[in-house]
Order: sequence, then structure tokens, then C-alpha cells
Amino acid sequence: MEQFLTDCKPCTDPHRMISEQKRHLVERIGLFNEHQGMQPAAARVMGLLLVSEEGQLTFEEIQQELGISKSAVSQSLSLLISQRQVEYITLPGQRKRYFRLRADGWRFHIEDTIEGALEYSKILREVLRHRDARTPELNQSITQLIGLLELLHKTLKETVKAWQEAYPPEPVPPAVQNPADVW
Amino acid sequence: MEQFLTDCKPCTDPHRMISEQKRHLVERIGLFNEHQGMQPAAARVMGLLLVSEEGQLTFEEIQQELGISKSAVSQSLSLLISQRQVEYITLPGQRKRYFRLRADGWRFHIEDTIEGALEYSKILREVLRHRDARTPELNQSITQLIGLLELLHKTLKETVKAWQEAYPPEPVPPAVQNPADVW
DNA sequence: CATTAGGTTCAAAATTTATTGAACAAACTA
DNA sequence: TAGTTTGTTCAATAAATTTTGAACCTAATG
Repeated sequence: MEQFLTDCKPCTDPHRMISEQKRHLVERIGLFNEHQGMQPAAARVMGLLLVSEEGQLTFEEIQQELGISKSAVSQSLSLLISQRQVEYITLPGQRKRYFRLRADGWRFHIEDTIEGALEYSKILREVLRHRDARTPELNQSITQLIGLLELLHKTLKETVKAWQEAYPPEPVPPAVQNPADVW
Repeated sequence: MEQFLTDCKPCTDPHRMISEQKRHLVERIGLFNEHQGMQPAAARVMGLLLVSEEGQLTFEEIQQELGISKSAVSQSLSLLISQRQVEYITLPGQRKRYFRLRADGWRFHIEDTIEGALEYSKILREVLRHRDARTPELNQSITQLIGLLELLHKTLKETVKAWQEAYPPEPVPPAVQNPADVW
């Protein structure tokens, strides 16, 4: 944690292609994602995909740009793909994959967060069933919190749905296709 | 991680007062909070305060119920107090503190989450300034995400504000007062 | 004023999580 | 088919986080 890229000052390493500024931005995004609970390496991969000129990078480019091991890249990408934050495309006749952000990745993340709120409200309902009447203030504030969580859940779902309808997912990926996907 | 309380089966320890069922509920709340990024011990303290009959517990009661060290309790409580999730009261003439949940604690937590969304939208604006026009699809989906994040921020703030006005904070804590607070 | 109650602090130990490197594998390529 | 590219897997290591225990502190109490 705390730094991956900041130490490579004037970018003497010929394999690191992005600018000083961008590397700091990757780091900042990495830190932010880390604070949201993402693993450090995966957090930087997200940042890198976001700032890279091309918007899509190969496994090797990611590895060299971040200066981390092959297995760290592999595991980070697996995680991000399982979270539906990242996808990959292949060029016809090439085995190599180009990894990129999913345009709709954040929607899933937000939806998971929303479901978390609802799950907590369920736990709180269970708590209420176990509480007795001797602490009416606490019981009432738990009841109110359940109400807020359910309201937030409903509001968020509606907001995301409206946004999703305003910006429907593009039916066709640009220029290249998804490979037959064994995952 | 993974268990504090589940091993103490039929509650043979005379210092552990709450029921089997409640101890499992504490554990469940603990796990949930842990997955949200809270430290394990603090996560259980939250759970314990939520299910305990009295709604307020002493330092010693927390320690004995969770079976953890004094310093773990102290550090957990400090953390939770700094996060405004927990507060304490004292009885006149007694040094001992009674710790309890803040009725408005979750509001702060939710507000912090909401501000996180806004912060990420700011980072994304910075990302856009560093991107060139060669990847219009990616640039557009970032722009759309910024829009969603800002919309969510606004919507959530309004929702929480409405809820807060519907349930204004109680002006007077029940029965006892806060001590002169050196924090 | 010596002792106890009710904690806090912090370095060391234990635990958890993240990263690496070595071994392996599948698909191309010569 | 031998070698290379493009990865994956997993046990070992490194790093970060959590918990503990010992020492310490301060307010009450005898």
C-alpha cells in the first residue's frame, strides 16, 4: 500500500510509457480504490486502464507499467473480471488479450452497494426481533434507520435505472470482438 | 477474522451474559461490518451494543462479552467514537463510562459514503483532462459516469436530508449526561 | 497518601492479506 | 514437434493489519 509508481521519477525505465503526471493520477485512483476496499494491485490496474491513451492494454503492458509480477497482474485481472469491472477483447488471429474497463462496470458496483444497504436493514430487523421493550429510544432509532436504508435502496435503484435508460448500453463493442469466453 | 464468539458453545463462561442466539447475531453483524471495511474487534463491539438488552455497556462488560483484551476494547472504542458511531455517558459521581451507539451514527457514515461518490467524480474529471480524443467511447462513458455519480450524490443528499427532517435528533439524551469531554 | 478502578499507550506477537517466483499449461509458430 | 508466447496456479515470502500484554496514567476511595 501507499505507493507503486511514485518512486520512478523521471521515467528512466524504457518500458514505462505514460507520463509522470499520469502515473501520479494512476496512483491517486489506486489509493482511492484501495480506500474503498480494493486490493492495492487491482486498484492500480483500474487506474492504469482509466488513464492509458489507448484505453486498452495487454497483460505485458500492465505488468511493465505497474512494475509488478506476472502473477499479481493475473490475479488482479481475474478479480476485476469477476467483479465485472474489466473485460478483454482479442484481435482476430491473435492469442493476446487486450484488457479494458467495462463501460457498465460502475453500475454493478453501485448496485452491489445498494444491495448491501438492504442486507443491513434485514439484519437490523432481526436485531429488533431480539430486543425487548426496555429501551424504546434505541429501538425506535433502529426502526428509523431501517426506514432510511430501505428508502435509500429504493431511491438509488430508481436513480440508477433512470440513468441506465438515458444511456443504454452500446450493443456493439468498437472495432473488435469478444472472444469465445470460457470463464 | 471469521470468529470471535461462535466457539463458546453453551456459554459456560459466567462472564458472558447474552444468549447463544444473540451471540450469533453479534457475530453476523460483526462479519457484515468487517466486509464493509471495519476492524474485526470494532465490528463486534458495534454488534454487541446493538443487541445488548441495556443498549449501553461498560468497558468491562464489552471486554468480557467479546473475550478480547483491554487494549483491543480501548482501541476499538476510540475508533468508533472518532467515527461518531459510538458515544458514552457517565453517571454522576462515577468515573465508569457507559458506551452506546449514537442514534445519528449511521447518518455520518452514509454521508461519508455519499461524499466518496463526489470525490470519485472529481478524480474522473481530472482523468478526462488527461485523455485525448482518440478514444471517444471511453471518454463518453467516463463523462456519463461522472453524471451518474453527481446525480447520486445530489439524490442521496436530498433523501438523507428529508429523512433527517422527518426524524429530528433528540435534543436531550435520556436519563444521564455527557461528561466534560477532553477529546 | 497508598491502593484500586478504569482505562490508555505502544512495542512486540499473532494473524491476515498481498505479492512473488517457480512450475505448469494451452495455443501458436517455425 | 520443439520452442515461444501468453498466460494461470499455488506454495512460500513479504507486508500490512490486528491483537495482546506490560507499563503507565489519572481520578476516586479507604
